[in-house]
Amino acid sequence: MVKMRDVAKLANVSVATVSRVLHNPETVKEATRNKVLSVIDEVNYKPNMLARQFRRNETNIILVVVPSIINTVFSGIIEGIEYEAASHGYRVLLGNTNRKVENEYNLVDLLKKRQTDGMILLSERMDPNYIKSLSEEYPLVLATAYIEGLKVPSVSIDNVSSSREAVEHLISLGHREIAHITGPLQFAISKGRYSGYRQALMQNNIEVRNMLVQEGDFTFESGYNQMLKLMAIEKTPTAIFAANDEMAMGAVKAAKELGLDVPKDIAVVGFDNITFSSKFDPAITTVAQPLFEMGQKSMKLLLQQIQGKPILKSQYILECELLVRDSCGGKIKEKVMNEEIST
Amino acid sequence: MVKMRDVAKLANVSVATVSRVLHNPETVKEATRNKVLSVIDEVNYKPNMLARQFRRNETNIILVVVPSIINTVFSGIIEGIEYEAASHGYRVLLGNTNRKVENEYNLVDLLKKRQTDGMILLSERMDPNYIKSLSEEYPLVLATAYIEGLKVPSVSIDNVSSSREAVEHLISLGHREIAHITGPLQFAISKGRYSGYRQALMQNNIEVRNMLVQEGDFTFESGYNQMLKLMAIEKTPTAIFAANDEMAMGAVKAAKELGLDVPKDIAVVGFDNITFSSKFDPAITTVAQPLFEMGQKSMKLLLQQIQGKPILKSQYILECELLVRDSCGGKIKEKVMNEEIST
DNA sequence: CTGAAAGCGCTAACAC
DNA sequence: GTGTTAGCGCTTTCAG
Repeated sequence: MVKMRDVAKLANVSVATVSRVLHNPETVKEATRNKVLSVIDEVNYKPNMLARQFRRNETNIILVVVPSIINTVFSGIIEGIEYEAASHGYRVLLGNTNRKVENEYNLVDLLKKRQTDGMILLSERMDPNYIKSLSEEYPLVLATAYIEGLKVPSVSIDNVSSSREAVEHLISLGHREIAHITGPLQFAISKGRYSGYRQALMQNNIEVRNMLVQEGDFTFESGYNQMLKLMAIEKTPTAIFAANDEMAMGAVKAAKELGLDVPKDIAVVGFDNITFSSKFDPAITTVAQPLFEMGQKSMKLLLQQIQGKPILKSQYILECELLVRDSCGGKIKEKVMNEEIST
Repeated sequence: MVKMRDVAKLANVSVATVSRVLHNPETVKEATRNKVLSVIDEVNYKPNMLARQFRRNETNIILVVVPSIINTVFSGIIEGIEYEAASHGYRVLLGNTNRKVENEYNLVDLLKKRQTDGMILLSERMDPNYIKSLSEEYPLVLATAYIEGLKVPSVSIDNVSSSREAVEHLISLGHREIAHITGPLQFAISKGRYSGYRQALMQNNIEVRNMLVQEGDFTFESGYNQMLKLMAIEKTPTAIFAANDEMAMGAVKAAKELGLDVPKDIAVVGFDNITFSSKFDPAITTVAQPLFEMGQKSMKLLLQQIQGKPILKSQYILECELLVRDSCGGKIKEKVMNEEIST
């Protein structure tokens, strides 16, 4: 392994000069610099980053804590983080928690042991106060989860208003009996989406019927099961708002098995815009989160902290977009109307 | 930041002893060890990993080079890698290439600069000879791509025989006019799957009609487009073998739009068993790769190299499984038969 | 069983 | 502009 000392010797300069050529080339006379550079090239010198990192006490690595990367919501955000990180010379270390909070606590050790310069949490399982105290000591950004009242730099969406918009769309299509399949209600995002649902109904003077709200767990299967349950009650809903796309798809499957047509007999709306929601049959109407941008923004916020720049605004809420597709009938209605006109 | 020196002082021992307690506790007298441990606990000492890594010239980080993590094939493998890595005290650094070969070459620098202890390639874009030479100098494993004749440790599946099995299943269902939508034919996996298709036909004395082979690019849209093309030719196929699930789903969409029923009018088989193939309507018959195991095995192979253990066998080919679901009609036929019997 | 001490390769303050 | 040099915190050899 050729090291800086060797380069220095061959170029007849000191190691300090070699180091300067690498970091502050303008402070070295051109002739010297060229000489050094040519030697570096000649012997194919690669600086030992471990030594540099040790000396400077920085790794240029950031940790991303994620429940599972197979979920395209998370991998979408990670792509944004990766992109922004790479363009600033940072690398992404993946911390998969498999949805276990103890793994999250373990990963924090990487920060404390200085193995990463900062951390982005795509999960909200740890104690908020602990997160808060961590944030005071280390660069940290919370993505996807906005913890009310917690002054930790975060990037999120507004689950409440986005859901409200989705449900209002269903109402505008004439639906009054709208059911909601929620996520696990211990999570803030599930609560937020549930609140949006309630707000939309109340704003439109529609009674919130308890029977029409069923708790799922974000899986396809739970969507399927809760849908069967919803269609078994006396006064069945004409529309379903599921707290994520997987459950929406599960609900569609159940509807089909019950001989119902989606959207003609029952409208379905999801949340997340995962990759396959547009490819599902029918294509799922859903709320699209700006995943890539969320990742980018999170990384930018983290960089500001790492570089010790003042953070003017620490909480960012990015806008979602309601994508009206076939599963809610919004589009089909338009088509029908157009056809009627043209007839 | 409390450091080893501080612990040593408080425990009235030397730094060497503290270090021993951490790495070879059995070489320290129990009383001394307990004293040191209690001080470590008391002052909440966390070793500076950067210093340790520098000193030992190892990072306990491995690099995974991946074209895009949004694809569940890759994220599935990564989960396996992550799992195995974590259980041996290693961490996974993510190198997203966005399908650009220059990013791959850049990432190799991390290895050369000793920022990672090894590398797993989930991509096959670099020059094989370069990969070979890298492999001679650094711990490296090739996953998903098996480069014929290249003696680089690798974990892969047998694309040829797996495809052959899938197509033979279609033949066993009575199909003779079977089309194939390939992946980009510059990739070894696409070629392999194409070969399997040809072999199955030839083995069964079925003519390989050129018109029935169309090149896609692994996207849903290409599956859709190639399907439309295939159904426009004179003697249309009765079954489609797509080189991956996304294209198979695109083909199903096209078939539906043409008013065809899948599988009654046309059978479709895919490859990969991505998360949504079982949730698609109809559920896609596909070849399941053991993704998690591939990741695990790759990591194990890499560890062997890092630890300098002799590698008895360097090329592993894991077995795939044909999952017969609704899209090929295999299951439905059985159902119908049972009903006929019971009637 | 324990301590002293020599570095690992690089950076940066200081001196010239 | 360039060289000298003192560490960064830890591991490990060698001596006792």
